[in-house]
Amino acid sequence: MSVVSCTPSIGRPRAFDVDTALEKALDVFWRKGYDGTSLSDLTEAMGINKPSLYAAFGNKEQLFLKAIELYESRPCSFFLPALEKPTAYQVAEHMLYGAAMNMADQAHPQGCVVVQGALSCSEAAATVKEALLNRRVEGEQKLRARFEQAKLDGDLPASTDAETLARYLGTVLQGMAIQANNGATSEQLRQVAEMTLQAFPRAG
Amino acid sequence: MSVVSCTPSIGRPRAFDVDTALEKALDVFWRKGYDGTSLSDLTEAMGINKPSLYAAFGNKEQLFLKAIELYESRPCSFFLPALEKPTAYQVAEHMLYGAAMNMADQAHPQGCVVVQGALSCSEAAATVKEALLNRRVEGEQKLRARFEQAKLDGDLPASTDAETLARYLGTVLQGMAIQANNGATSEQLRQVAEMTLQAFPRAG
DNA sequence: AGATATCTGTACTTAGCGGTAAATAACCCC
DNA sequence: GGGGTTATTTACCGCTAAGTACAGATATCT
Repeated sequence: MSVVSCTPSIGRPRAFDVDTALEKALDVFWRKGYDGTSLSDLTEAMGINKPSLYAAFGNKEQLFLKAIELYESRPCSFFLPALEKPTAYQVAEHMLYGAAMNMADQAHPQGCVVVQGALSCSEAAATVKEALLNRRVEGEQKLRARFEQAKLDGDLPASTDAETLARYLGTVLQGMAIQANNGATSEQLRQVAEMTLQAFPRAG
Repeated sequence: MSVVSCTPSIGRPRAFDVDTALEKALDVFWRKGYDGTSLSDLTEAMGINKPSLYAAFGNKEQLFLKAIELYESRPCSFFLPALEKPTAYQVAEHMLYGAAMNMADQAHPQGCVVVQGALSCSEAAATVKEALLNRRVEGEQKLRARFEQAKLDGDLPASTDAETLARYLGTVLQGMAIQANNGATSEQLRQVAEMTLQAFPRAG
């Protein structure tokens, strides 16, 4: 299923692939942030003209939001798959090592576009800033719910504060995004992940 | 000592206080980031006109860099004072609790301007992005040096990897900046700090 | 007081921004 | 092949961006 609308069969066909163009847009937003990205940056990277961009994606804001959707649904995404692991510890483990691998991967910009796409921004970017903020908070809520379940499953002590544990993990993951921006390698991030797991409550 | 140049005695005197204006500029940059801040935002907040801004601070870029200098030299800054604590554990403790207190403080924008001022940005902001990146990396190097010293002092096990420990602490601190942006309270950040310290090697 | 030096306010420049109108080109269906 | 529909191209819109020229205002120095 494509993230964007499907092409109709009548009329002149698109000369570009919508999903490929969206990938390019994501790459630019990821590197430059919402405010730092101009429409010229986008059209150049996407290989299309402005009217094509507007016809296919609405406007800059909607293009950004669609790029974020794509980002989160990509096969190399690690967050949701990690939630499926059988124990809380393994969830944390896979999430941290996945982040270490992914965020410093040279195949794409470093860090996490959900963190750095519109952290501090103009009023014009208020909508996308809030959208990203919601995604971050929702991610932590999912983590928390997963840890609550783990308490019921017995693979976390009943005394565990699931909310704080989720926030701690979220903090480290978001910090790793900054570290990747700082130029940290996957191996260096892996060591941070290892250390983080030392503060993680084991099955009890 | 003022962060900016001193006023000459001859000629018409300035009608505004340079340091107060710089505080206002810092506040705007902190909330909106470098790319998200316009000169109109700045002059409005600072209560001066553009020619006065340019005469006093050079240009937008130099104004930003001076605002960062001010940010780091402010009395409520917690990083450097924490480095002076007698043991590695106390250094980490003061830094984490200081960050928890400071980053969610409602008296100023949330988070840390060194983290969020120009994380992802346009090419026009490349200089300030690099300046902030250098500050983050230098901060971690100072932490690392402090932990190396702690190993000599015997308050960290000789087997400790000071570099990784510094990076772990830096990761959590930077993550806390994002958390503060997410709306986390000082109390919530304090709990994260507490948890972080559990992974911290005790005197051995 | 006059000369000199600096600051202030208004008005301006140039360039780029996000977004769009209108003409043309390429496709499907009949 | 013609009509209907959609995409592409080019050129443009109004607006705001960062930065500045210049004239007038206000201080010190002699």
